[in-house]
Amino acid sequence: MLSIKEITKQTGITVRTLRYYDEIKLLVPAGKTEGGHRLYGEKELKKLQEIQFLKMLGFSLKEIKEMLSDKTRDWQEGLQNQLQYVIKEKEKLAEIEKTLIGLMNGITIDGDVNLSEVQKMIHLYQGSYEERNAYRDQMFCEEEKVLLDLLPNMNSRDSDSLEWVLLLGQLKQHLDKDVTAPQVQKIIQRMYEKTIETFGDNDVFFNKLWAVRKSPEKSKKMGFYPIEDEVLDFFERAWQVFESKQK
Amino acid sequence: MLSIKEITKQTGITVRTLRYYDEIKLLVPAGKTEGGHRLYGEKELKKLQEIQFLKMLGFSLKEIKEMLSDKTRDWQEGLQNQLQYVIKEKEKLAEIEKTLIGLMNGITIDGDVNLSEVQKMIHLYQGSYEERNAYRDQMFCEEEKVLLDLLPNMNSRDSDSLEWVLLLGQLKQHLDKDVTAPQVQKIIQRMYEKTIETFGDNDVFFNKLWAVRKSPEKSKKMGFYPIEDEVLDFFERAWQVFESKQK
DNA sequence: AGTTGAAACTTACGTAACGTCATTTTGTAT
DNA sequence: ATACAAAATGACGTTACGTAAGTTTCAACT
Repeated sequence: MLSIKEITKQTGITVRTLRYYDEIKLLVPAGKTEGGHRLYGEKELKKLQEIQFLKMLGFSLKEIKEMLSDKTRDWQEGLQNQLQYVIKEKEKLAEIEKTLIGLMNGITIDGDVNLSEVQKMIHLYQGSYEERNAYRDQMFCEEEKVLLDLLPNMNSRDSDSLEWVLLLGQLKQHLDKDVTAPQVQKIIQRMYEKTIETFGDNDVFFNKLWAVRKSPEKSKKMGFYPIEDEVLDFFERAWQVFESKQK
Repeated sequence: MLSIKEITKQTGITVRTLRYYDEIKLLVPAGKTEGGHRLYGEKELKKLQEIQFLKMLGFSLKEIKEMLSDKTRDWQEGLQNQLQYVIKEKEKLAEIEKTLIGLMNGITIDGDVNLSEVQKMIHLYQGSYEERNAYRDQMFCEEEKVLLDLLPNMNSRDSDSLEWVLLLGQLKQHLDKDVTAPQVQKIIQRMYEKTIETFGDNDVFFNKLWAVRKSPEKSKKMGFYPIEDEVLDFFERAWQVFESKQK
């Protein structure tokens, strides 16, 4: 029989954690001394290491408890779910990363964070929240439905759209400059990369999207945030410059 | 002045959350009715959206509070830190993802999870935890020191090493089969990919590493988990088959 | 056997960011 | 004045432990 100290030495797990596992009955000691000190056997040590392993994979203690108690359980399913979760989290983090980088670029270019502009965009972008759900699922022509299906993430407020908002906000900063200015083109380039990521090489959908956006009523109907004509025109001109330079 | 309901409609933030923000003084309403109902102004709405934005980037409420209160604060630093954090988390998740995929492959190949073997490896791999720290920082020849510096993640128990353990565990399952068996070669391929990731194209370090591992005393001295000669030999033979097929 | 210091024990609060009741007040329309 | 929605407060629940505070047990030494 191994004392609790022995276990901590061999696993690096703290005493508190072991007591906690005992408390939630995840890992109950094999026995106790008459004084109440916990005693663990080899079997418990093994189980503890299984717990450690599963924890590293990101499972919760509750899940681990179920997995280890129910021997007939379908592991495949649990692993599959966990994998899906991990992949999603990774993507979210990737978007956040890009947004952060974008923000930092914005700072270094402009010398200022300019949260107010950015969040004004977000405000517009989020729309009235209730109106949006009211419009959804009704009154769309087929073509628009296709667009909506292809772009589920463009009109929900997730971290992916965040960068679009940010980029447009940054673009808005440079309306007074020339569309060929390096700061402007840098932003456009990022936008270009992002469309590639989203739509792949072909830009059919992208063009359609912008066509819809340019029609104010449709834009509103589809739940997109309105973009001022100024910005739209500026963007188009800058985009054309960028495209011509690509060739 | 806007009622709390108005705010939830425009932002999608729940009443409870607004009350919580009031409680922790992150966002205090502009005023109250005589009856105690919260009233918000445009300024508060704006701040709330800033909070939302920062939250999407993964900042904690405490951090956001500081960022928004201290206008002179150096945002660059906070963003930089957050970026570092996000990148690390992403890497961790990537490792977990690979391990999960490895596990699932193991299942589909063997039809069994075989946690016992895996965790036996982990047990060995983790060693006695204290012994490890005792040996570290003393009694290494220069060459070994270089190796240790290049492989900080190989002898600490992080999720990266997890897959190595896993792969070796899987390999051990197939000791009875031929080294050219597709299951074996599949494992070897994953190992190959992983060495590329870790060491780049050149395999000098990798060979040295295995040289060290093949010497039992050195292996123990450097804190690596011991690998049975059986497994080592099997691995080497399988590796050679794989390499020859590459050309 | 008695003492003592280390180790283990229990109890309980703290963490982050709210969700979810339960209960009571306030606002507003009729 | 009354009814009903909406807002208020209070308190507990959630995760996986960390961190005291105060008490008891263990093992060794005299």
